[in-house]
Amino acid sequence: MEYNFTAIEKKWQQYWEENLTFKTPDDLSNPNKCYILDMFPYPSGAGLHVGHPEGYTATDIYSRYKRMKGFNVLHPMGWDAFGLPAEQYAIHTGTHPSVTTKNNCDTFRRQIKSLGLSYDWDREINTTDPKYFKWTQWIFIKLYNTWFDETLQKGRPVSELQVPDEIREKGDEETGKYVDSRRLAYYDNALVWWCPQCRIVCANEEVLFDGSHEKCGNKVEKKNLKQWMLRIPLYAERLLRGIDKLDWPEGIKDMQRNWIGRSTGAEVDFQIDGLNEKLRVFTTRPDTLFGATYMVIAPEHSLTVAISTPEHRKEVENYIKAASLKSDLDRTDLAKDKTGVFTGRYAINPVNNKKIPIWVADYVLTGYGTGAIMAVPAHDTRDFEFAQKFSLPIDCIQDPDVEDPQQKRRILDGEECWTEDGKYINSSSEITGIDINGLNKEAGIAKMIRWLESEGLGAEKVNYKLRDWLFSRQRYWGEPFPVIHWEDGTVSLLDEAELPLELPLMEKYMPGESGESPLANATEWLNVTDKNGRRGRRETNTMPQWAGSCWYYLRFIDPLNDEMIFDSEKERYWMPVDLYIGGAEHAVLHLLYSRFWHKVLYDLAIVSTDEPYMKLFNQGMILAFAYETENGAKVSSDMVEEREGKFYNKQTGEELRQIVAKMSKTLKNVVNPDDVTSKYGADSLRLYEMFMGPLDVTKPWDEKGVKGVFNFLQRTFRFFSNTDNIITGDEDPEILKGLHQAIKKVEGDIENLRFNTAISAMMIFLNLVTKKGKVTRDTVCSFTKILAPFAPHLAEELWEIQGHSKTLACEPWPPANEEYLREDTFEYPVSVNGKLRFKTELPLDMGKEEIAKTVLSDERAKKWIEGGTLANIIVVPGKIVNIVVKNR
RNA sequence: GCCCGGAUGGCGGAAUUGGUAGACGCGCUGGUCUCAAACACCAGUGGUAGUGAUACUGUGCCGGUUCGAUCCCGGCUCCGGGUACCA
Repeated sequence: MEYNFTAIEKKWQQYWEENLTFKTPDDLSNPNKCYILDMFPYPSGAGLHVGHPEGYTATDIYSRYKRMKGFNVLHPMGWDAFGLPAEQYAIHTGTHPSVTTKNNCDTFRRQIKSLGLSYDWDREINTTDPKYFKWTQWIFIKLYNTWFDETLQKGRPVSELQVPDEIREKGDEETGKYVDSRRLAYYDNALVWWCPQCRIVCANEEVLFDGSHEKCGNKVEKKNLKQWMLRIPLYAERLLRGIDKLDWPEGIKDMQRNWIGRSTGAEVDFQIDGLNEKLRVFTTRPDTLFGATYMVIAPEHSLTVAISTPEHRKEVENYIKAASLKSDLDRTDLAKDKTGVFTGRYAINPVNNKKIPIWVADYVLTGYGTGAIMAVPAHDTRDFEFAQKFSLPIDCIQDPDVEDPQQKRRILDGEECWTEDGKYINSSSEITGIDINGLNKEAGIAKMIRWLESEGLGAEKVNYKLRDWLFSRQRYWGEPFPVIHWEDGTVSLLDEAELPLELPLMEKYMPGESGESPLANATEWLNVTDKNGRRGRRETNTMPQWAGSCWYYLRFIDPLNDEMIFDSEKERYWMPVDLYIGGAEHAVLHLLYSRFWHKVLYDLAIVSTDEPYMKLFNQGMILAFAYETENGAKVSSDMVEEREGKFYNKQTGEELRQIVAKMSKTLKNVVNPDDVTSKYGADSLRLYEMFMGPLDVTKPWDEKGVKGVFNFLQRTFRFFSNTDNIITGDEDPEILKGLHQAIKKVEGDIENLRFNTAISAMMIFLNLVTKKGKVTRDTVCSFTKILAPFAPHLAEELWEIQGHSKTLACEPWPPANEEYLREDTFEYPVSVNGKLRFKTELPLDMGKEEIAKTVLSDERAKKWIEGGTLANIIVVPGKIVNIVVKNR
């Protein structure tokens, strides 16, 4: 019988759909549940590319396997469908983004369904659906109405916030301000990146290092706008500590830790000479206070202008202006010289009362610490560079632990920077009484902090890199904020009953020049009046794309619930997500934001787990071959021809080099899954995606490889669908052994997401049975079952050919029987001085000494010992024998 | 610069982390089938030398630990990814 994959795949996809094979029952009685989730896609106009099915196939194999293992599996799919492309398309064509979005979703759904993925389509969600974003808005209201109790390290309703009496006495306005200052969501002026081309504000994360906008590539500028912000840093400690217990790749955990960026140190106050002001700094090295020879204040610091002396003020102001035009890269590029100007002002170093100059320099950032530093050039490379450039004193206060006397001399003379440990020198003062001379770094830090605290000059302090999350966009195609700004200056949020607040229909989607979103033009929608005639205006910002993806895994649990965000009982049953697979590009932002929301919901007792995703796995990127000339010029793939394993430019005949690159339109090396499916079938596509290599590495797509797995499936079908090959009676022991080896290998590999080697194990088994020629029906059925998660259409067909009338999707996974795997003998590799010389088969229960005796009496061993002395023989039972011969 | 990965045949990759390097697949070579080609099937395939058994060599480079190193340690080179002076 020929392998007609088109007919087979169509038939079974239809069967699964009609029989609701993969509908997840709301049966919460099965104690074994498994929630297997893909990062849901943004449905772009380009359709699916071969990178998508990589993760989807992996989770599908895992899901099908877990079902066969008796688990109640939740495996849903949906669309993260808000986003800029649909909006920009709307600007150009007037087509409403919902139309574009619907079309794109339809394409994605069709393409995904054609791969035979076992999603429960009844749970499909779409972030742009008002029934969905009603609850995104609902969560925003929760965030707004929550404050963070530092003592309990827990988010609590603002109704439980104790307003201090002295503030309450000042009246409602001050009380309101106090409460607002504690809410997790707040509305404030923020200096944000503005893209004049897109007319939108970009998050810091969206601005590329060269100061251009990630989406359009144009230069961005800074602009002050009213923005919604979320106080994620309050959860920094919880987010950091939570990482430890997660089963995530260590690299991703590191990235999250680095992003949160916890550092411990001290805040120290420096009195400003001649002014009744103090300059507070954060330092991780309070022990080096004696080496502080100057201070640096950030250009944006509120005191910068104020402390500058009249003769320096002009210069400082010019410097501030210049710094504000720089992108972060310009300020931080290591290749560039450090810049800065003197403020004319001095501060008093609290450890010795010495006067040190205060400079303003843009290598100090406002967003981190206090926006000012004490500079210790002898022991900090950045300060060292700056001090050298501006000839500021460099006082070494640590005797370096170095051997080289010349280097030691240079360091002590302040000609070289020393950032490692060493014993303190020149670190005492009779005036203030502090002395840390002779201590090392750890003891020095501890003693200095104790002293600062006792003198009231500073305190131990933990600092985080993590910043407030800018949570609004000047866009149309996003979730509207359920917020009204009233003419009296107050802000109110909609009642839950008024949700969802839908987007108004519009004719033009152009944003306003001033930085307002297109919603500012939707006058009817925009203006509201309350029952007392007070007029107000709706919030025109919309939420960022992160909003919908922050909590979608929760909605899959109960996607059609109109009464509640989800049913709590179902949430307790399904959460947390057991396996989450997606691209590493979301390693930090999506996963961190999502964890943040989840923790808030946990604190409010809306969810039952403290973390959303237990096990995370990142699939690697799929690249494609591309071609370049000898000097590196890229050549579009349709211009290339292959002759005898070499590549040539069709037109010029020039020989080209094959390289591996990201798929891109310009290189014309994008692979469309539809083309692969029509040529080889969905099962082949699935199998190849998994066979290419380990799931987590980047790897190049090679159509020849698809052919390889196609051949395997074709041979599988031909052999097992041929009834002449099926016999009755006892199975050949060798086949039985091969089968159970395969079962064991495939099972272990699926559990560890090592699909490439699982497939190779099945190939080995097929090679064995085709050589043998005949198998029993039991063997066919067992093999069909282990193949099923990988090539489900083919497996269903073979299952039916064996006379079954129902799907194998819920058949039990065949157990690997160790009895068939047991070996009595082992072919010992015998090496001499570590080099393999020959092999000899010996019983596995033979003792070490007997093995040694037998091996040494072997003629081949004698040959290698001859002419030398036998020094030792190492026997590792079941592994290897090594003969050590000397003087040979 | 810093952090995290990685480097294994002509190619994608195996080796259940100290114990037979190169599983499986692609490609290539030879053969069977065919008028012929494609498909399919069978055999071979790291390199060098040899008809051959076999020997030497071989996991980016240099060194070390070990009976034994792709795996551990020290020092480099190159390639990916992340990050941007975080005090």
